[in-house]
Amino acid sequence: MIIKKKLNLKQVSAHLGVSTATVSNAFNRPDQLSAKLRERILREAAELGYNGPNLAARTLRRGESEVIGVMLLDSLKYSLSDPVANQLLQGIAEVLVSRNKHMLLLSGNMHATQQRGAESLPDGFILYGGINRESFEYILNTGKPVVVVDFEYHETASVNIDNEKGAYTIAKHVLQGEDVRPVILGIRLIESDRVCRLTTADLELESKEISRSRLDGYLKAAKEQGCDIAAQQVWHIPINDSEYAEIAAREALTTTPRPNVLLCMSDVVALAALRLAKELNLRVPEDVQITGFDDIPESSRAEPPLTTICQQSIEKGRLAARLLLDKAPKENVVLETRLVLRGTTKS
Amino acid sequence: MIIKKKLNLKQVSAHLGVSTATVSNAFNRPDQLSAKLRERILREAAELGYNGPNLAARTLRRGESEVIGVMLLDSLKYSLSDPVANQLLQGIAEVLVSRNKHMLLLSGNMHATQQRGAESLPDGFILYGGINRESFEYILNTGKPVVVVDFEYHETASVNIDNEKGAYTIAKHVLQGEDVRPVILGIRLIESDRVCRLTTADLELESKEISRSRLDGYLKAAKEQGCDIAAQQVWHIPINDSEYAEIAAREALTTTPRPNVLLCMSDVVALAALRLAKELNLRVPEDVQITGFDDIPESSRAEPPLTTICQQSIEKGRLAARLLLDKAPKENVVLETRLVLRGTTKS
DNA sequence: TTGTACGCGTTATCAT
DNA sequence: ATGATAACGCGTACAA
Repeated sequence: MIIKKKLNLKQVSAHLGVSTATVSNAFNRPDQLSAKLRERILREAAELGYNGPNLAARTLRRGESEVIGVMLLDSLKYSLSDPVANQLLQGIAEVLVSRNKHMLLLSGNMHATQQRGAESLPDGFILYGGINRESFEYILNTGKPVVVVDFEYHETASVNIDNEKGAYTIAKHVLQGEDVRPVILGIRLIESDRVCRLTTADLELESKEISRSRLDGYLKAAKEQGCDIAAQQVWHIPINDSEYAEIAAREALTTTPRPNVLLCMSDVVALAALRLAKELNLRVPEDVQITGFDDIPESSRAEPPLTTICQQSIEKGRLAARLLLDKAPKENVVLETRLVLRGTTKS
Repeated sequence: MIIKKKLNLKQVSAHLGVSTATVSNAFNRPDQLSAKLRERILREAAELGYNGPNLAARTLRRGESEVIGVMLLDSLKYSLSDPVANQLLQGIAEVLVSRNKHMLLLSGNMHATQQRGAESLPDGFILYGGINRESFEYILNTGKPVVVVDFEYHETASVNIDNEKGAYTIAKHVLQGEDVRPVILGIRLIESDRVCRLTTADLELESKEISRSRLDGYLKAAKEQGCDIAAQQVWHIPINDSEYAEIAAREALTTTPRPNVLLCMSDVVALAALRLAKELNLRVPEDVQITGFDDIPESSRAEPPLTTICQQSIEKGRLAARLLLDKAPKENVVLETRLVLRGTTKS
């Protein structure tokens, strides 16, 4: 006989002829009753169709939900599709699951009023990227543990990489040769939502955005190699997406004189540029060298495989989750990046 | 002045000199009080650092959490990395966000005892793939609305594609020519966790798994074209992953006589096979034709781009979410697939 | 080892 | 239009 209406702990205890406390203990505190009784309770509860304590009630009572909130920049849909965010999520998921935590996805571009208080449930948060100010303060205001990723904030733990150094390293390497004519394909450098080149004034803007750090790294290396890059040689791409990247790459590769080095701020952009270069019958790396940033899985499978900076995105996720669960008060971790030389550069 | 300890609705009402009911109404039922008072309450609450009703308490009281649980086959980490699952999630996320729902990720390979009752929170579930029996019944037992994807279950709504038809269509197309020597690179056809060929006995097994449906489609088309495929020409790959796929592709492409058609059960497998074929200096499609299944984004970017069956994974996700939210009682949707001819087949 | 009873923060009903 | 109050289902101190 199947009872349709969900039952609760109290009803179960009544059925079994024990108290609610005993049933609760059977689920939460094995040491508080005999193993035999515990087993009987669990078994009979299952037979009755009771799945264990209700999470909302338990959370309310204990003040802990075993749920971790992960808030992503932009829309959830976009973040899911972005290879870097995706790898980060993989790392987070791996650790959370191993610790029996659940993962609540929150989108960072919702207005606070729409959040409907979902931030009150999780025991802690991982915030990825430049969450909008409003949501960010919302979360901080909960007073719960927070770890931010790819973002500096002095009051919480964080996981970052040294973007400037990574960009500097790869640019320094590829700009070694004689007669290099580099351009930069950058992401989110200014507020515009269309592909365009920067102006000199744009270059002056101060910002802690990661794309700005990468830009600084490129420019510094270029200066050191004696081939300054003007604002006109820097493209702005509004989002890290193949289609936008292709537009920028096309503009860059069809200007005269044609650049022979493309410094791309992400692998997604670099791979789009690579495809376009081939479409234009340019040889890579002979006619044009291309560098990426991130080292996403697809990069090693391209033809030729992409020279890039490896940032260990999965590891970043793992680390962020561990920092959060181990409540490292406010540790600021900076992961190493690594130059990965493959086929899109001459050396 | 910042108050550290989180406050609750009652404290806020005390601060403001109104009742708890009024504050609650300010958040949930605008029509129950004057606009002026409501505005004052919301503003002052925010100033006090109150973020709105606690989700656990609200859920307990209302019996609704605004959270939707998404349970994925296998480990969460793996599912996130799989392009098809990933696209499905994108579609789900898009719809859920647009309806102000939150998304709780659950992994399908946890033992029920580890679930810690997380299934009691969501208002409904989307189940993807062949969830393990135990978790599946656990979820059904909650009595909450469920939509299953890529999986048939007569008591719930479902979203599926016709796998057999898709496989049949693409096989029929590619096996037209003279002198075709096909092999099948299949996924999860038997229980083994290593790459191997099937035996005749394996072919007999009945199963509702999607890979079995695809196999049936291939075999039917082959038979019709007069080129039967023996069990020895069918490879089993334990998981949909490049590395395993490469092993199978290598075995297949180094047998004599060399097959000239590779029917791959997923694009991930097909793309791995394509890379390997090129590594072996085989021309695609002249020496060997390759077909995929799924149509993941990377497939159109490969060289040559992959001929495959498009199943609209994102749309599947959207549909599943809508079915769930609109509480379509037990609608069983079958989405159309489409043959996408590109460069890895001769026509 | 087991049971009693209170409170976690909220919302809905009913009364004012 | 606003306020008082009783649940929602559970966990735990404390008593037995």
